[in-house]
Amino acid sequence: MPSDVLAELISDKQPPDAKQRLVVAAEGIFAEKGFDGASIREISTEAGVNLASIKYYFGDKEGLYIEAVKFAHVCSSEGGPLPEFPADMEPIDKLRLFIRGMVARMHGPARPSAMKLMMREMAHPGKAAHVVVQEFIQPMAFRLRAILRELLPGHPESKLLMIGFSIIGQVLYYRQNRPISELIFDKAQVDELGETMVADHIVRFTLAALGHAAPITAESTP
Amino acid sequence: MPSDVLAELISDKQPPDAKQRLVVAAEGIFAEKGFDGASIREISTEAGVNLASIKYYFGDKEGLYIEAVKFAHVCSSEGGPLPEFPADMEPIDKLRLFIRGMVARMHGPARPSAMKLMMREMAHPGKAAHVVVQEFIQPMAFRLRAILRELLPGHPESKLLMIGFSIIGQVLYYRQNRPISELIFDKAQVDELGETMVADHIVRFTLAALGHAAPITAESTP
DNA sequence: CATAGTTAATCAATCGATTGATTCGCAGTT
DNA sequence: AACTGCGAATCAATCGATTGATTAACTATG
Repeated sequence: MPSDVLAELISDKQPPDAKQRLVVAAEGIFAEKGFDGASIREISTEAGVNLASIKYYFGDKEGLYIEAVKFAHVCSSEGGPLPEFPADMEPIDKLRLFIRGMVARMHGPARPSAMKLMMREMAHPGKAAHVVVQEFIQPMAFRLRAILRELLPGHPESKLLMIGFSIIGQVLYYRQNRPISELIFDKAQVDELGETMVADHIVRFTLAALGHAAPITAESTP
Repeated sequence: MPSDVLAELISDKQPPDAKQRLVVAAEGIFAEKGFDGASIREISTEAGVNLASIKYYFGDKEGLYIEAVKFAHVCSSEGGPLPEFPADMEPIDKLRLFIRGMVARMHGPARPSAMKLMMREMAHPGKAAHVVVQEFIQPMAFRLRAILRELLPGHPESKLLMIGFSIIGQVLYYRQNRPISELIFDKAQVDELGETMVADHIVRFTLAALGHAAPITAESTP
């Protein structure tokens, strides 16, 4: 249902209504330049809409920004919510699927700028941070914690929390710090780390740390 | 010797020269609001210096920004460079010390805003990114890779790269995403994760993944 | 005097925000 | 069908404020 609406939003044929065109343009420009760096003039120009329309539809720049973040959230949630696991699935398999799904969602969204904007809001939380957290991050985090509780019964909550951070930290690194990594090492060397390779590595690394897979040793890799 | 200079810079007794006061003020404000969000008026006011001094000393806003980033680098490198390990030390111990040192450097700098500014530049690389990378990140990364090469002989470079990213990703998470974590979970619950607890966890998690420590299980923790 | 440093004042440009007028489509009335 | 009234939507134009940058006059030190 949202998919055709989104397809229409993302497509560049001009005349969906001006409000939606503004949101799409704002999402792209805010993602690229940040809230302060972007100007509502530039946004309205790219949207092919008069400047005053921003006040008309969103009140002010901040209102537009919040709508852009919400749109980014919807965009990056395309392909449905997190998959539901059958209750009888082994927790180890749930964790495996969870990590793979999270990596896929981070690296292959239909709209790259959507994830950019959300990452920007996470790095420097503003007035739209609660939207990203409540509707995007929080469900993931709680689900991960549930899996870890199931996988590691008897662990104190603080331990589960840190293990979860270790997993999310690995996943986020490739999204947040890839440009820096390319400055440190060879760009080619970093770029050859494909999505599946990264996902497989994180799964392996994590499961080994939790004692549910053989540790990573020299002989263990193809 | 940089320490007394720094102490003088950080102290709030007014009259070190105007140039240094500008750098200090700029570092703090840029760290808080970003390049676009900060105004040179606000900076010069906080420094107690005339607005035109910025042009006089740094040419323009960007010149001041770059100097502020360099200053942040010097600040966060206080306490000397990365410790040199004795050549005969076990690689496993080197890795342990490396992680501990990196966590300590991330979380307990003399000047919190210094690390903030560097993280900002890493998240959205600008014209000062190469300074942060070359003088701060790159040495760490190469040293970590050397340790991993020693610890895991025979591994392909791509594997070592990803293992390094898994380690750095964990360390960076607590620095980059703590405010978000506090939004997701209880703030108190997150805040009780002290620096040493985090460092110990990352060491344990990593060594277990690499097969050099017992995996994390329910019975294994105090 | 000469140089280095500092100051207040002001530049043009751009920012976000707002105005009042105008156009469009569609209901209801005659 | 023709006219009317109304709200939604869009437009050009401009508001005051703030931005980064720059000038010229001033002071102080050597």
